Amino acid sequence: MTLKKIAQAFNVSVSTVSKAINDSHEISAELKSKIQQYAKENNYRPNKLALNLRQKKTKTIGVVVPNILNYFFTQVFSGIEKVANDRGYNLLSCISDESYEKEVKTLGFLGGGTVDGIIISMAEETQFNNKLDHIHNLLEQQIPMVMFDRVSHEIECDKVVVDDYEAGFRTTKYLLDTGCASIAVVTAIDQSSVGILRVSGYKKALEEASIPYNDQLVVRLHKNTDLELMMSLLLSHQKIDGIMALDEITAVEVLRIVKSRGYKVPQDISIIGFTNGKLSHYVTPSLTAVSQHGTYLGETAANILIERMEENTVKEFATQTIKTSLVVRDSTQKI
Amino acid sequence: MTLKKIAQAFNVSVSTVSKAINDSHEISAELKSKIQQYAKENNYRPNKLALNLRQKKTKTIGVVVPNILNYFFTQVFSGIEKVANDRGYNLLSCISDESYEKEVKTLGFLGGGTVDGIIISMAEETQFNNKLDHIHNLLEQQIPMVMFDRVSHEIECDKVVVDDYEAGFRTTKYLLDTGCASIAVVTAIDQSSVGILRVSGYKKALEEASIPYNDQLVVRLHKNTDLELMMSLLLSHQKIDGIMALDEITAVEVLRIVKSRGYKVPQDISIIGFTNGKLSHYVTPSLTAVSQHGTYLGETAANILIERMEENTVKEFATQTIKTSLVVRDSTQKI
DNA sequence: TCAATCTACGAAACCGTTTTCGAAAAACAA
DNA sequence: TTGTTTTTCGAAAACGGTTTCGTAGATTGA
Repeated sequence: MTLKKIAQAFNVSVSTVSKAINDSHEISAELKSKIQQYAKENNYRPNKLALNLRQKKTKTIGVVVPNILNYFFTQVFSGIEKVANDRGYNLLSCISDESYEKEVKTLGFLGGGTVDGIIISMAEETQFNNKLDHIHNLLEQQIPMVMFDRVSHEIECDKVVVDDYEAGFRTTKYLLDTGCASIAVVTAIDQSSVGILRVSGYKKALEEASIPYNDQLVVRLHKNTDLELMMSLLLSHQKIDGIMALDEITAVEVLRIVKSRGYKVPQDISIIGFTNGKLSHYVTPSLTAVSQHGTYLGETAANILIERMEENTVKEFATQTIKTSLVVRDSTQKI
Repeated sequence: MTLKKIAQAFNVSVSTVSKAINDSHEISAELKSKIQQYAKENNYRPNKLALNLRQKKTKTIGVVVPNILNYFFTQVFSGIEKVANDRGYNLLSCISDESYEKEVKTLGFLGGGTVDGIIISMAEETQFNNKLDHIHNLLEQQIPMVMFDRVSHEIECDKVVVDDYEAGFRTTKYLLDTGCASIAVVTAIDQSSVGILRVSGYKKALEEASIPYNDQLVVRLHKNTDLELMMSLLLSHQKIDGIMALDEITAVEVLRIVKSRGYKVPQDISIIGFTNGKLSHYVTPSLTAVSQHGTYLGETAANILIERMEENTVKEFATQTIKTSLVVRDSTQKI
């Protein structure tokens, strides 16, 4: 069913049909209702591609996340979806899988009019290698973009970030306040901006407490590294009474390993994880965790992007910081 | 940057530029290289909308899932994404949020040329009310579709389902085999096809074991029902030694409540959940769970859809069933 | 009655691309 | 030289809509 087909059926012009269907006053009531009825009966739907091409917009937002099985990103995605939906936009979602190559491919696809705007969190590989050409290319096409969480200050666009430095600082401080003296960090994201910031906050807190920083206490996990082994080394060589894990899965794994080695949590060792997801809630003991308010972050990012897309005046790029909060549960001692 | 702009710059026609960029032999090597270089320098990207309109395909698959925060659907999504990506397709993803209205809206958007094919799992509300007009409308537009998990036999299309009846049967049987005699079911999805099938399997297993079915043992959760209260009623009025929970969150909640009321798991009560996600793995005691192999299911669905989209011959619609498997952990007694 | 205004429709441009076909110019063959 | 083939490019149609503008005929006003 196209306008042309309908036009032929009534022996009128395409423009007449278009106007009739759009309820234009230029068409007589009689003809209009006949055409409208015919269109409904044959369940005519205007072709979106043609429309988009004509109006030069798609009402679609491209979302690029590194990993959908990570609860934080799922939450962000959910927040974006909510706002986008409310404001009449649709989502074209892509997963970069933490791979630079896939991110390049994805952004290439999103360019060229496919979407009206983009929300992206960089792949860890991209951040580590700091290759940003593909992102710059996109921006040259004048397409509105907002980066979140894993951002780069070399890119000029709107950003929404979590206050990771502050979070790292406060988390460490909280552990100190509960009586911990020797705090380790376990990170699976030491090549991404957020991981680095959190460790910086950790160092700052130690410094303020006049505790010398010991790099041996920072366990860095990469693909295929054996967490069990690393923890074994850590625990047998160092006296540890607090652990900050930089993502939820790692936190839960650390908890499992620590428990299996006979330590009591939190009596012997306190544990705090990042990302306040279902796992932290249901694990035993339940995990004290840093909430990044993923859903709210996603909503914020979507709102900023849509404002940017719909406004005509040029506003300066801004970076909004989402405050984290510590959800205290049973894996840390009472103050 | 459009072909027209480039054409003006070189004072040639649009068609010449198009051919030059596509490396056609019709254009002289000299002019070709000049145009190609110019295009690269100004980082020209062909407009996707125009291309799609012209070729009448978008290389995009629409995915509609009821709920992205559910691990099973996340897994399926991940599987779809993998295959789609490998085979050169992109994903336009929509969340129906278990709402009929939103599903209608979403499908309306996906029709009309936006995507080449659709993968969908129905919202619970849609299944319950059995309103299928919006789906029939879509199919009338000749757009290939595959339904998964929450399907309707009234719709003629390819389907990928989990063997829920069998799973319900075998799960119950397993509990019986481990010595359970009074098995309850807790379901938050009793209005969806999969929930109903699982309960049917449960009944069948009881029947085979000559245990009379007792409807009081089936706890049905809806929005805003207080699980804590329901469990309290169940446990105080009935002697229960086994519980089958039809989704992961419910299983974990049930575990928590049962534990908090002083029962030992699995000594006093065994628990089996559906969906083998991270939660089941990390919870204490770890949960025996039915794996629906979500990722594989997603891959299968994507492959079927792409075959359907790319083939010209008309094949009959088929329903593929994914076998479940029971992942035995610590919330059930040893056989 | 004549001009001005309305009504109701059609022609054509446009969005950005591909592709078919036609044709001028150049190269080649006899 | 003349006919034939290549090479190289442009015109135009097509995809499916929207929208501006033009206009024939009907209606209105004085």
